[in-house]
Amino acid sequence: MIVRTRFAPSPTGYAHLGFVSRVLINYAMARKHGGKFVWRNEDTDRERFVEGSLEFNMRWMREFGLDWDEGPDIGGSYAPYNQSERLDIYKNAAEKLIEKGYAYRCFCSKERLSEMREEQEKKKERKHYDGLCRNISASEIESNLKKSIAYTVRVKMPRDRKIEFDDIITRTHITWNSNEVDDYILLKSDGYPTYHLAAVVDDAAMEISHVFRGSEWIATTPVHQIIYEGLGITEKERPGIGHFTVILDPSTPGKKFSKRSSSFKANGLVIQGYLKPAILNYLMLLGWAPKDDRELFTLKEFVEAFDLSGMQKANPTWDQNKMDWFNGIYIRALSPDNLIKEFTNWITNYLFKEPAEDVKENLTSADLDVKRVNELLDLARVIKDSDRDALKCQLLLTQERSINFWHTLSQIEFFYRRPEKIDWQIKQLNKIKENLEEIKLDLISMYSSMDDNSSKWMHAKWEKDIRRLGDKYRKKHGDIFMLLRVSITGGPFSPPLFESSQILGKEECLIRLKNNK
RNA sequence: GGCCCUAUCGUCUAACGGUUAGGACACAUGAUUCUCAAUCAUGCAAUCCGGGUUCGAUUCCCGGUAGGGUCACCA
Repeated sequence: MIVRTRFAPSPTGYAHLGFVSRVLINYAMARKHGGKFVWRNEDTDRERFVEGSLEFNMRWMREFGLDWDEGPDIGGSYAPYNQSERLDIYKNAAEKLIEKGYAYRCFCSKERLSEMREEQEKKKERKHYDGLCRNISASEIESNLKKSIAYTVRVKMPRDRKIEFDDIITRTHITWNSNEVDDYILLKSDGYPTYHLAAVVDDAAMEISHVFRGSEWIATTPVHQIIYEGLGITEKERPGIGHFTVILDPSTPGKKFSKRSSSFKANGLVIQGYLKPAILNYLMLLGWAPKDDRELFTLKEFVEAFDLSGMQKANPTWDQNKMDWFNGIYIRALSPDNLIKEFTNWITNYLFKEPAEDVKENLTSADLDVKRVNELLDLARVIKDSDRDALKCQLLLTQERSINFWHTLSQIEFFYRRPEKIDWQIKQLNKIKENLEEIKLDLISMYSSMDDNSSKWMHAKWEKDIRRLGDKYRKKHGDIFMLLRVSITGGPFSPPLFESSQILGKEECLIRLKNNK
């Protein structure tokens, strides 16, 4: 069997990470078996169409390295891949279903339908179509058509039948009593198909072998089975069907991410400076598990290791800690050249090219207000055109202490901006509070005596001099380092001081030591 | 509410009926260290509840509970 999987989103919104993870599985399944991965554009809802969403979604899947073999943008032998261009196909299928008694025309008005639902609601009955048009006579249909009364086509769910299918993701056998399944609309009165008709027809026409889709489709799978049957597609010819779990938002336990959750948008974490392979890696393990304890996978390795039996059945909760951990691993694994490449690429291609709204929403947080975010964005602008060699040294110093590049940015800020408004009351300086100024003078004279060319400084000598100062004041050596740190970097946390001083240079270090009294 | 699905440390998960229930993140402690990290070591921590089946149940069955999905001329 040739494996053909598909991803079939509607252009009604922007891709989020759940979307990425679903594409990932479809992609892996096709690639693993040397098959084809198809992108089908389900643009049958004209009212909800969101301009630009298809382009955004496609662009971001490619950003993540998830490419497809056939699709609306690149064509393929099963074209067209926009459902709006396949209307005749669906109409013919609907006719065929009517002929064979698997569907019928429904002339009920929207008003009648909503009244009926209200009534059912009142009586606390199950909400469903009452089947009024199921058995209207041929002559009545004829006259309705003549009067051009608008109609929809509904599936004629059989009575008293057991309908079943095997879910290849959750590995469960699911059965329904057909009496409990509604006569869903297949063709809308505007001539456009609903998902149920269009997806079934296209999956068959495009020879899709495996359908992986969201769990929201489980309930309508019996409808799809009946459509297959009506279209004369045998069980053997139908694709395997599996349903995904949904990723839950830890801030609202048990609930999925809302569309408004900006960091969940496909570009969100990238804007924050997470590496795409790290995001993918975390996504892989959120919903799928390997046979062993392995956790690190490149996309290629994932494809190789992928196996349907590792798919999870319960909804996973997003864990930002683990995401951060993965990203740290990937940042630390970067070679010096790749580190600077990734970092500058982040600034130029994401920080300043993604929609300003997305950038703002993703970077502001509880402890970063808009003003502060703008300061850092200004810094990024400066760094973009600054000296590459210096930047490389700075990044190497922060590499093993960075969660993401946005974090890196604030860590290297002191290289570009003299600290202002230093808080000398912090607890890290408690033990040398009284001698602060004296020690600072000694540090100034120490730095003054060092070579004008900071690349000639010797680490051992520098460190020995500082320790000597500690002895002189009978303070812990670490306290002297801390004072130097606060003076030069503006805060109690920083990259290693010797290297930082070297990058800043003698003159700048002295200015900082003399300032900030 | 009807129908359907799911249920192992706080989180992600492993354990073809037999394990001291394993790993990872997080957390805690220690080592290292000029801070923060990184790294290494150690520790804390779970089979939703109740019945069966079985010599033996995390695993199979039934019931309960909890969570999720769905009940549109949306996908």
